[in-house]
Amino acid sequence: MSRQITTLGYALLGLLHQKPCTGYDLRKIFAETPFMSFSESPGSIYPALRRLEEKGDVRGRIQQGSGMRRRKVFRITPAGLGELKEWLEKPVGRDDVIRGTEELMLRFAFMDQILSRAQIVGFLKALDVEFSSYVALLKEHLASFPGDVSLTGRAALESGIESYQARIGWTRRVVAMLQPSRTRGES
Amino acid sequence: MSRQITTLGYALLGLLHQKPCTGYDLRKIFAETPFMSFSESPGSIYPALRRLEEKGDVRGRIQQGSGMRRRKVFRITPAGLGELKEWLEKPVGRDDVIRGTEELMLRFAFMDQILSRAQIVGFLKALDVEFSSYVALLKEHLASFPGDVSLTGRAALESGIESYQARIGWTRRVVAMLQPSRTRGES
DNA sequence: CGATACATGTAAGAAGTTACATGATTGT
DNA sequence: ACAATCATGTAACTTCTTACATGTATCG
Repeated sequence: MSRQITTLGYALLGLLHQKPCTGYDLRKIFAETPFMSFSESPGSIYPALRRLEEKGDVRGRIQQGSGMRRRKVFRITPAGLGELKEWLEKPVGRDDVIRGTEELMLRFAFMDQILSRAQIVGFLKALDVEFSSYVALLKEHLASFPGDVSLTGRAALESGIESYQARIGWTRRVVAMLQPSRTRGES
Repeated sequence: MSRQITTLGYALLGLLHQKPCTGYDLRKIFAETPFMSFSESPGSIYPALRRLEEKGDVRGRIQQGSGMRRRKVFRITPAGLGELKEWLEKPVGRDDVIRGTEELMLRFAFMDQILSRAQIVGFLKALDVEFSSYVALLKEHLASFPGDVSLTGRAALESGIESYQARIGWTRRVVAMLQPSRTRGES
């Protein structure tokens, strides 16, 4: 039955959790913030909102005042918040890393005010583990890469490795920031 | 008419330029190398190859020997190489950066043996410019980011900035490597 | 002889892109 | 009056995903 929510759907749920919006508001967010690269096209957003509404994860109310355009303000429902939370809590696996860091960072961006600090730290630690093991894999590939075949291919792979290393450094810094220094051994 | 080639199509062209492959070979490349996250599903690759063949950008020949399975080996055609080269030479714009670095790095990976060293250096310098201006934009967004609204949202944005900064450092190093030190002024 | 790897495809469905279509309100 | 912005949607098309379908060769 209820077909699964796409990344765009979760992005909409996350934004609607922050505050109620019209479809147009959401389009503007995608158009103006460089945060995630979703399309601002009405052809993607309005159908996605309709799907979420049919599923019961958001509810839209039409506002019609005098001297005011007709607009439909969407709010997240308890069911929608449940779906969002489930998505945020999903364990981080190798697959998530391979498909790109974008969705992972989107999840992280929405965790505030939904997950506990401990859960957020747990997510970051899982990211660290997965990124690190993926970097190790990429390095293996680099080592077994035929050097003569493609110079730029090698360099591109190196760029990927460095990008993941930057993400690893970031996760550790954020964890340190979220966990107030308990330098001397605790439980 | 001839509908435009997708990213997957260009990836196939690039790989077939390196060496002729069967559809199965290409699937294995996507399955085993962590290089780009394309699906290994036959439902995407075989239709993509057929589209390229109909367009005249690749040609497949059926090999049928005794004690050998029937297989169709695809080669890139001169027309296909032309398309590939055009894609590699396309100027780098802001849009390309917003849509993600993956396609840009894929292009770079295939430039070897197709573009001149000068063109490759030009591409990297264009990347540097675009990444840098994009980082500036992201920093502006970070500055005008309501600090109380979302701690993790801010942190996610910072992660993106750092990731781009790593890419910028990489471009400069590769440029330096490709341009043998002509410290004292030359033509 | 059975499992695994080789090898190629199709079919149904979902989702996104682009373009079209409409209309109200606000600012100049 | 006109343009720009607000505001919502639909339609055609392409592509990708998932699952199904088939069959050969090799290895143990």
